[in-house]
Amino acid sequence: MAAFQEPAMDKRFPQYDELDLPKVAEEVLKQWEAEDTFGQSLELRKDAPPFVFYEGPPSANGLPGIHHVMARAIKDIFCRYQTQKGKLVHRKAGWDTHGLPIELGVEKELGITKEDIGKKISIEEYNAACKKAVMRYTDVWNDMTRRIGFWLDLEHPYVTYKTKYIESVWWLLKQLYDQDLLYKGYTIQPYSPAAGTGLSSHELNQPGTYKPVKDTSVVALFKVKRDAKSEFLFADAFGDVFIMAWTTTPWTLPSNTALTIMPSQLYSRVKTFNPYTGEPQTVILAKPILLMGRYFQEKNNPDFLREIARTLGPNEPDPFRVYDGSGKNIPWKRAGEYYGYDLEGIRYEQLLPYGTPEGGDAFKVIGGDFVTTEDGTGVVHTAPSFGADDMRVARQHNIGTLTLVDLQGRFTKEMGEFAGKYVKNEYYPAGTAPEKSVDVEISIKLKEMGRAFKVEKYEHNYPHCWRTDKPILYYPLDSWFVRVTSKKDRLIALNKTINWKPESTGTGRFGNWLENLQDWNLSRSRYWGVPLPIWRTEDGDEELCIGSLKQLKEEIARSVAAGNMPADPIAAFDPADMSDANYDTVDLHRPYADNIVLVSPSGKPMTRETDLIDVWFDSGAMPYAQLHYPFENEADLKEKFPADFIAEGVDQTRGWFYTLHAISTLVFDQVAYKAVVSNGLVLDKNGQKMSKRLGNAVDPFKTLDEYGADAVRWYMISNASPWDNLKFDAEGITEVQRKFFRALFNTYNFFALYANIDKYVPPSPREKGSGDEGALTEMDRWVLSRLNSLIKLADTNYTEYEPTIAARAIQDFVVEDVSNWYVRLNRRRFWKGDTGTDKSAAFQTLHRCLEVVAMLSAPIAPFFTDRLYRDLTGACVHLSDWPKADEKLIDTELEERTKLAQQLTSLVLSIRKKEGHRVRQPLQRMMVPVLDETMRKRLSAIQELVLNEVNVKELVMLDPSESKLAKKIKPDFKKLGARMGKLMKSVAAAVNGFDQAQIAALETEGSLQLTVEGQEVELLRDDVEITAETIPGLSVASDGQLTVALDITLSDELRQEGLARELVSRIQTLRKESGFEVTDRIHLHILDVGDARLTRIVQQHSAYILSETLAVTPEDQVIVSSLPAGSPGVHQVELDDTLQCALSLVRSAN
RNA sequence: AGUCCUGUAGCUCAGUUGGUUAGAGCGCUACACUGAUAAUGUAGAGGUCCGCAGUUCAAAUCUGCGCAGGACUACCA
Repeated sequence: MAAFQEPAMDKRFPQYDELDLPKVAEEVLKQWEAEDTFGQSLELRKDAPPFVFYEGPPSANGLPGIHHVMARAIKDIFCRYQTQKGKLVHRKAGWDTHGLPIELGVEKELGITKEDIGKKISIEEYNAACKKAVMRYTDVWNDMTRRIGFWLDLEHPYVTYKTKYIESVWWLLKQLYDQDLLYKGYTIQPYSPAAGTGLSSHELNQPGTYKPVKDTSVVALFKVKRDAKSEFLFADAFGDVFIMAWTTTPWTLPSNTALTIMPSQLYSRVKTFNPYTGEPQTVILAKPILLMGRYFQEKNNPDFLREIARTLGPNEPDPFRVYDGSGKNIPWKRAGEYYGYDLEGIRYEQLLPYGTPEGGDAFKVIGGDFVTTEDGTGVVHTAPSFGADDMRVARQHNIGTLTLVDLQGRFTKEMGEFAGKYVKNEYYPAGTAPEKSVDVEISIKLKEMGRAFKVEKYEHNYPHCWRTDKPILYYPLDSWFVRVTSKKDRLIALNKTINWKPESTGTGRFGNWLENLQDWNLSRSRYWGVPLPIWRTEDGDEELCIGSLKQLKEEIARSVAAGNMPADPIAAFDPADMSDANYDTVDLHRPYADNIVLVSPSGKPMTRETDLIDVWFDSGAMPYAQLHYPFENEADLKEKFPADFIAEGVDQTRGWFYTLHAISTLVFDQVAYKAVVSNGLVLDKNGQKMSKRLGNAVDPFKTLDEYGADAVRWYMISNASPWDNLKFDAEGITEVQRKFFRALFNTYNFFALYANIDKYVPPSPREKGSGDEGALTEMDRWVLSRLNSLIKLADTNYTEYEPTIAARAIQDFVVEDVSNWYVRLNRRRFWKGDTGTDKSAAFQTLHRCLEVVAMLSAPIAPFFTDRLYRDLTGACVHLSDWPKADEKLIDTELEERTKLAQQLTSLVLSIRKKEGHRVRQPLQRMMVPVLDETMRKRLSAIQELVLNEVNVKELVMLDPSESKLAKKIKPDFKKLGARMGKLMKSVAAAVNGFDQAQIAALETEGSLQLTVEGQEVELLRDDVEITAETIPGLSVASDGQLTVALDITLSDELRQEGLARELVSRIQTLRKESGFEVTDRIHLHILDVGDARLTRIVQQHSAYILSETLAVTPEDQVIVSSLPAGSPGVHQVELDDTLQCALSLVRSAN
């Protein structure tokens, strides 16, 4: 063992004047880049088992915000941790380059609208502009990524618009196609007739699109056809039988093809009159609606009227017979009730027979889960063409559709007198709208036909096109779908194997989403995206899905041969050549893909379906497409799929998390990721969402400049769990800097200061564990025990994706255990005495603590900890192996008794404060009642420590059984409650009322009989807690079961000793003020002012005073009759209120 | 509208399987300590544990119904 040596350099451990985290980050970053530390970390683990991470591609056409710092920090933490744990962690960057946000940005920039595409600007030019725009901010993103310390392979990102990437996407689509999981069908989409384009949900979610509007609503009457199925409704019939259904869009009534009811709901049959024609009729509606009185008021119920009549007089006429047909106070009468499922399958007459439905049955009552009794009649008028729910339920029941509105928003020619009219008045050019909207006209027509029950204005929110400001329609458009619903069970089953953080996102938000799964609408009528690789003949009878460029090239060759195309547009491409240069000769975007015409098996030309695919499919394809699978790297996929871990914002739950899961389940029947962390939002400090509009967005670069990435990351992680929303407050970062980083920094600086002075050399790794274990003190072993417990705790929590718990534990350890306890109580060992084994043990212990803390914190604060670790060991922390907890060093008993010492110390200091005795004044005695043997043992072990810390001479243990301590008794509710049950309250009251004699009796007897509420109960010693409360005549404090008494009488000796300490304290302060180094020796002289107290103090304690202040003055020369006049080393000091003196201190020559 | 998250001191957050004095840090006030410390110690002020109802001997904790903030999905007669 050679702990103290001449080092090669002057100062082995660098010391710093101040903590500048941004500067540290900058310097360390340069070092990483110079040394390619990231590359080294991969090289180091190149043969290690992989830990697979996927980077969710951000869209690089927007600037990064502070929330991206959060998301990227989380990703980085677990990748670094796993690297330290010995795994190989590849992290490939990626960019999401397609989609609407990019198109919108480009349109804004070029000052064009969607309609201009293909007219003012060619698709080719448009897409070129998108391609250029999309990587605009990559530099800014890369810069932020580097600055926050996120290790990511930015040199070789996957980019979704690259031909190789698209080829993999096509391959995946082909896999789906071959499994019959891709189909074309109608879907109801938000559509703006004014703009002539479908709208995405993104567009629909623009602010201000939903506006309150007043529409004409109608309760229409659908006439039931009388047949075997409906016969029961005609028993005792009163006129025709109708089903009532409500709509706020009367223009959809001609396109009605079904009525939807709730199968489990009760429906009532009601006899009444038509309000507009006065004809007798029988109607059907949901029973709760009837009872609500929305359409039928109780006062018009004949049963009720007759009842009143009876009380008034005998010969009142039957109101049902004498109804005047005025439409007011229409009598009605209940005539039976049925469940919804009794009504299912009943047929009715078409309400407005303008058109004939296609593709299935029609005019039938069906069951659906979306029907409520909130609005309307409990029966939903179902027009599959104009409602998503309608379409879905119609499909389930094989109901046909009727679309009597064209793409301009006008009624079609079948619509007779309505043909050519716009269904919404807003669609007419300004000033040309008719007085009566078609909604009103249809209502009037229904009234005249006797098919209306009620017509009124209804105010509700309705979406508007954000560009034209006119109401949108829901309209059926041709779309391609992925049949995810056919694999629903598999999706759900596989999801259950995923480790979601937090769990509720997986079971709740994501689980529910899967339970209510709809087929995935892949189609987008856009320009900048992956084209759908499906070619069709004009009649749609023959189609071909292309799954590779090779296949495409072959088909092109056939087509050229058949004379459909003059030449092969990708002639330069060689399918066997995987070079980028080769792939760069091909562009699969529009319009190039559209220009390719293939030939069908029967020889007909086939053109591409013009749709693009949903950009979410691009990102969900990244596990495969980033490798250009299966065309390259086929073997790699085994190692790089599925991911062990991914992380993104919770807003990706139904976005990227879903598309990854869906594609991997459908194509590979596997999960795409084993664990996923979904982080919450970053809000401003008031809990408001950050937005440019509100001006409360935080600039990530400014924040990093000001505080450094380490503090920002530590703050974000330690403040709240990643999945909780973070209220971002810069004050919090300052606090983290002050508390955690400064404590760590100061502790290191303290270590470096004395380690350099003593030329301490830490043991090499090989020597570790064979060094100075024998010389370790109680406190060394304590802090090492805490340290090893911390290693275990941090390890578990990083493994379980709980970084917040790890960060908080590390922070507590550094601030409380190391800085405020271990270093404070042990500092003398570092600067006092010889360089012996005790000192070496202290250095070794502190060194170990700092080194391990650096390793445990490295995932979260990568820059500062690397600097710290390098300063301590010369190596890079990110290339280090995660420390192993040494169970042998974990001593819970030791941790317990140290806790007792800390409590005792705190109590004594509290008494000192109360009594006005500063800690420098020694006191004679403290007394502690001992509750049991364990406590006695603990006290003996820690008494030195406590006495030192609180400056008391002796600790007396009091045996509670023989002492005259006053006791306090408290029931143990948990134990007693279980036994006593209802008597608990009375028993507690009785116990709290015990006097000292009763307590003593219980203690000696072990049990006590009580009579409570007339019942005999037995109280056991274990049912209560008995504590010593006061010690008569002494100053006392207590905390829980622990009580301390302090003897505060001061003898002359104690007083003198106190003054000696005061003197030392003054001299130390002067040393510091004079700018002396801690190692400087001094000459100390004290002027004899003739006060006997002073001379006695100096005589009695001179050895102590001299050694504490590093004075080299001989003991008998301290007191002098005169000080050198005018010397800069002369000072007046005050020891207490009555004692003053003058002294001089001068730096000694050696 | 549905699903999910959050609601505890002025602020940021802990709070075990329900157990009676609900905690910590920051901030504030006062005092002390300081030869590593813009540190620390002690004390004080500060609470309708979002509300209501229920289960229970006992609810911050469990259940139900609401309220507020947030997220996502949907927008439906």
